[in-house]
Amino acid sequence: MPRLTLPAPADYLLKRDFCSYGYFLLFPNHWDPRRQLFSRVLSLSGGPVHIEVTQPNGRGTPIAVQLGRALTKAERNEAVHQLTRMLRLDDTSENIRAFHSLDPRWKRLGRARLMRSPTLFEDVIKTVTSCNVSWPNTVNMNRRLCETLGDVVEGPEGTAFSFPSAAKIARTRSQTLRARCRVGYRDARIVQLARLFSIAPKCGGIDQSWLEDPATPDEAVFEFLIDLPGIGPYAAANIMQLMGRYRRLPLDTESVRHGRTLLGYKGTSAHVMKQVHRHYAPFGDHAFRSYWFELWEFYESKHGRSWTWERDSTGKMFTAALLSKT
DNA sequence: GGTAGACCTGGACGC
DNA sequence: GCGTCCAGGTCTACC
Repeated sequence: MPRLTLPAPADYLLKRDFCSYGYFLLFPNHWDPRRQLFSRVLSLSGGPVHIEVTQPNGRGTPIAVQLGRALTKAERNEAVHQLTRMLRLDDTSENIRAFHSLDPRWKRLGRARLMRSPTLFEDVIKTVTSCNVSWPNTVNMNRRLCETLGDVVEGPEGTAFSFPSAAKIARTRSQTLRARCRVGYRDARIVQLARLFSIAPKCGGIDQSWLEDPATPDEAVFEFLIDLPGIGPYAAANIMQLMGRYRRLPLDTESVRHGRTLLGYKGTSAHVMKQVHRHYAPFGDHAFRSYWFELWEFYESKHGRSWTWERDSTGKMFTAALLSKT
């Protein structure tokens, strides 16, 4: 079986750093808690490939990737690029030290990295499918998007699907998305986003290199994102944290619950949100990481360490009704 | 600039 | 098992 090996930073721990953000539970990602193995289908220029990712020798040792088929040199580079993005292997130790010096609570556990998708497009669509719905519904939308529009691959444990490409969704009728993927009123917005991602910047498409360039100011990125269909202030801030821009907080009803129950703030939702913003402002460029790891610790206090969670049974763990029972 | 209401799905609840 | 209510962020119309 073809393999790929990725060097890991000295502090990298796959189970902790991969199971660090809710998207690790969304299709086509699959974390196997028993084998401590992450698998999914990656979309490469030569077609889809099923991968299995482990860190056999633990913290700081290389990441082993089992490939479902042989890759060309160009495809290997693409796979490395996508996995590096996804696992945040490129988050520098200076950056992580800066976070830990601002918020030392997470130094002992080594928490700093937040997993994300192999592409910005997948992160954007996952964010849209997480707005204005309960978590189990988000899980279903992503599963149906993959099963309906993704490329099919035979993996070691049966049929697996890729996340659909922007080009594929751009060619799909919005009614199909609504009827078969159950995305509701998000249908046309998802198709519009896919079109913007699948055409060249000079033809009116999204200039991803400008958007992901660290030199582009936060404010410019935010203004650009909230002009996109289906993207409001919450979604834009969430996409920004997925891009590694942690200063702006994506606050939602879950943040209000956190502000009330754990931080002790009182008053209207709008008032609590303002207090939460103020609470994390001292963490500056790392505000979201401080906020998120507090939330994550709360979830783990209820359900055990995230790397023990099963994708197919965690949906109901994150309903508002259950989370409000502190 | 601020606010009300529609959008759509699925879970919770009452019967 | 069925019907009703409600949660959730974005968008538009309106003031």
